[in-house]
Amino acid sequence: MLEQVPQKYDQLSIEKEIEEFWNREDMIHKALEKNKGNQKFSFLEGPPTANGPPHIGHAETRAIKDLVLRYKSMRGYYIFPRRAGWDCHGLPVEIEVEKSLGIKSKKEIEELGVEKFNKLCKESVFKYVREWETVSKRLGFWVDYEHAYVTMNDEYIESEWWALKKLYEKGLLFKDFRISPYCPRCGTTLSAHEVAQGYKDIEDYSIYVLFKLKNKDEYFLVWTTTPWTLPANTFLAVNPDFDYILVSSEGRKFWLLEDRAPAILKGREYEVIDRKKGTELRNLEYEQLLPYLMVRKGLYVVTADFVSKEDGSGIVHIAPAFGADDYAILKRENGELYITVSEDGKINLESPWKGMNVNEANDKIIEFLRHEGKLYKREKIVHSYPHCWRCGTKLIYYPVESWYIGVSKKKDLIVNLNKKINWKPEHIRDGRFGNFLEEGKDWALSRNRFWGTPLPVWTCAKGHVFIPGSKKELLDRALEVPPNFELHKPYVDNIKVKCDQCGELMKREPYPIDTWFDSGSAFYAQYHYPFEGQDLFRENYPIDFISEAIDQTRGWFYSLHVISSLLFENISFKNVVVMEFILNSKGEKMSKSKGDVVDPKVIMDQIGADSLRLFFFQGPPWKPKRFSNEIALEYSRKLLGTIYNSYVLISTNANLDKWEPKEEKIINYLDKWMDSRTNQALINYMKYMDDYEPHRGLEEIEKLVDEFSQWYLRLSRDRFWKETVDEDKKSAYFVAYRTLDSILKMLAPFAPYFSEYLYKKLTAKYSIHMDLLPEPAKYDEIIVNEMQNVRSIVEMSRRIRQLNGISLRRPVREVIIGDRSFEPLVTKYKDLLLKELNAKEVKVVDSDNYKKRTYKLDRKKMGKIFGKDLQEAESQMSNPEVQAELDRKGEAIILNRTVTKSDTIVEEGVRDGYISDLSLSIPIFISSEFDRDLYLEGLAREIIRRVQSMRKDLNLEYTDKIFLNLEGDSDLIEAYRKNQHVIEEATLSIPKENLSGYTKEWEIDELKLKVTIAKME
RNA sequence: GGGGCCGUAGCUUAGACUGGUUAGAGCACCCGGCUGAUAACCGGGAGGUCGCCGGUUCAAAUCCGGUCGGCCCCA
Repeated sequence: MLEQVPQKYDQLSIEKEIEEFWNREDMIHKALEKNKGNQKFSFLEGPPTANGPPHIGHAETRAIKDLVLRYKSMRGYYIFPRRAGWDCHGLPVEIEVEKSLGIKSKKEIEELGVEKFNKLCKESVFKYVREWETVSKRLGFWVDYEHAYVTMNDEYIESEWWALKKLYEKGLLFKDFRISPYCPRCGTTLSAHEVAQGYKDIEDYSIYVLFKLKNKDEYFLVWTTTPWTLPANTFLAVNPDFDYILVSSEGRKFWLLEDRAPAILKGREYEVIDRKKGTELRNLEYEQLLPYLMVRKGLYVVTADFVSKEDGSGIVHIAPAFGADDYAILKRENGELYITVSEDGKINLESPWKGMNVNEANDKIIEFLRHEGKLYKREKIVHSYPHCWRCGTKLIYYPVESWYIGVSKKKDLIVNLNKKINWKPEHIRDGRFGNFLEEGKDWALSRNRFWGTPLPVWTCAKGHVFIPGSKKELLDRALEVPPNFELHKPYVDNIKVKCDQCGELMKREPYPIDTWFDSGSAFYAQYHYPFEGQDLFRENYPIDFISEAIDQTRGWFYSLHVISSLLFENISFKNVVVMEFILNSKGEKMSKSKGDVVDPKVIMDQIGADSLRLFFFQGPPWKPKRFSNEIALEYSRKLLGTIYNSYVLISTNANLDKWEPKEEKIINYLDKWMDSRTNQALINYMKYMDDYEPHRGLEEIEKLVDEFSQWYLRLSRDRFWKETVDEDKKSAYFVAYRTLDSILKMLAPFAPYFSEYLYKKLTAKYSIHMDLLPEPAKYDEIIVNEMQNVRSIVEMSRRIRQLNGISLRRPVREVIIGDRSFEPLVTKYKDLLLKELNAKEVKVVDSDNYKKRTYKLDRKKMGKIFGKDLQEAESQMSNPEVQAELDRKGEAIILNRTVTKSDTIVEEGVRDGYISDLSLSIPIFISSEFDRDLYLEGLAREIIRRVQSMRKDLNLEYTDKIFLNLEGDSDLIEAYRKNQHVIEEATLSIPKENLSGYTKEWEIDELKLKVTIAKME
């Protein structure tokens, strides 16, 4: 028996039933154990920070990860590792805690005490973990939650320390300045994210000043919006490729970018007296603008590509301490860094401005320059400038010490290794990711915060460095170990070490490190490698599959790749699926402020987890998708509802016949076709799934379901109705059963609840997720193509009938297939075709007999030959004489060229007495002349349909018999008499005069018909 | 400011790498048909300046340049 299901498909109650079943059976554990010992497929979870509830984007990445893992699992792979992971450190966590404490600054945290603060961070990390797990499990994301890796554990951190020491030994970990956005009031640097929050349009002075060349009566015209940096000027930069001119204007001679001259010198008289490429200005020395700083190396012109034509004068003032580009030039020129502003934002250089804050100094310096006659021009500009998001102070760029990972030194390795990764979509590899790698920027690792993996670097006053590569290495050298010691601030800070070179006391560099280093270490640190798990690491490196959203390009994907490249000189992941974002129904990003953020938990309660999953899997994962419940439901209801209905049909009939699932001999051509078609779909499906193109895999399922339901089952219905259970019927049951089995297994990774539910009903087996996909058998390609053609012929014929107003109910005398190659097909499928076409005869005849021909130039071919004359040639072609000549002789002369049939495209017309559609790929001709008998037979079918519809009105059982009386036009009465037997059989009726009962009047092709029926008691 | 992706019917989208005869689906709408699986299905209709401008070409949704708009990453 096939277990009966309710007539009505209800996804939510299905999911409820299955969820209980999975929980009861602890199915996640069973899934983790499945295929153990088989070939492995390894997975790495990009650890989320669980300090807020998951949103729909998280649901999407988890759905796609689960999809791939379930699929691989159904192919027999042992999925390992398959663990959850949690990212624990970092600013987001700190900010959550700050919020809960109602504090805002580092100072307040220090007052509270770092030990207490970090303890609160640690507790807050898992605040939402339970909710994450609930939502993930509800979605069907099956990974090991119990053994999740956690980036704040000492073991995990110790692995990172090992890695950092390795990097140091390779010369890839070093200290340098970083020019970073800095709030002088709060005394803190800001992250990019914080900076982005604080952009405001403000009005500033921008000034043009004159730098005098050494030993020459010429000047450089230089533009800046930050006059306070001018005392620290060290270089001037020009673009080597641009043209610069020396102009004489109002008694002074100065250099500027030629392209900017019209804008800057507008309204002034000037004369160009010299012109040079930027590169020719290189190394020219100039006099210091504000002579207060002792510059040992500098005060000459350098070249730089970043100098643009957009604004300014094309000659850029370089103050290395206060700009990232500026600092890069200093490094290149091997200059010295002078910091003319102290950390509180006040000028500390011995000068008239000492002690002023930078804003105040701006005005005073402008004033000073004007006085000195060095100010050429001053104007107001409005520009977008970053401010501190906490206190609103204008940010400055300021040098802070930072530890770096030397990415630039290994750029080539990193870039080349990237080529080995299979990116989905491919363009990320060379585009967004590849371009970023090409920049080869060193990775600023240290952070001026509290809650993070501590940088394992101890230094002494003489600059010697000690880097412990393990906890033990540190504790062995520690002069004293604080109680409750763990690898976090403040405990590590309190450990003092004696320098083994000079004996001085060493102190830890106080920084925690970038959390991206934590998550990017997951591929080795999750095993506590190399202290433990050496085999685990070796066996599962590189990881087979990861997937995250596109924002991780410069985040997790980057940190994994860099760390792996530098430590092991290999890739850390082989395949990566990069997801785009989910947008709201209007195509906008969902945001809290708009209030349109959707909660995946709520959605799943409304439409079901499978519906949500199926929504994600429509179309490539790497395209943004607009979400609404309606869009999601529309799709899932169509696909799942059709499968469900199919099951209802099969199970109802099979149970009536007491058929038990077992292998039967496949004897019917329809069954053979369905079986082959299934295998074909299975092969395509696996190809796409293996290629990480799940949306194409899903399309294969859709197509198969459609053919199964709308063709196979529809045509097989008659076979199911038959009273006897013969070989043919068994064959049908078996194939229907097996096809459904395959469909459900293909569907299982996409819609795990639904497929589990129907699979259990269908097969009475334990769980679809414990089973494997069927190995596709070789399929009969011929039969698949044949049936495709049969379907095409049937569909095309319907179209022809429709276009010519001939209802399918009217039988036609004959259908002609005008292509000899269909001869075997028509012979083989004649019965099916006659029935579906409602024709008395179907024949294959050379279509020549039914065609008229029109020749048109083959543009693809002849366009090259006629060129501009193509249009003229085409108009000559339309001449009937030319047409006749081509038809007769096979060639004609057009514009002095011989055009043969092979140069043309032939269009065909239809012979009288037949109808066709010239545009169809198969030539089909349907006779359009009807004799009396055909006409009456058609009317008889019209009558049957009316009677059936009336039976339905009366809610009759389909075995109920009726009396029938017809009155009306003579044609109809004649049609009834001539086809009485057929009508009676179809409608289970017996004629009766003067019948009283249910009466309805109809009009059939302008003929009137009055039908009366009454149930026979 | 730099980089990436995208823009095709009211909506969701295929096609673009490799230019070619009528730009293909699904939903919704209208007309017709089929039907004891039926909130299903089949056929047809209406609906498209393929974001816009320019270039290459006999021919551009497709290639090239520019531009506008959306989204994202970075500065």
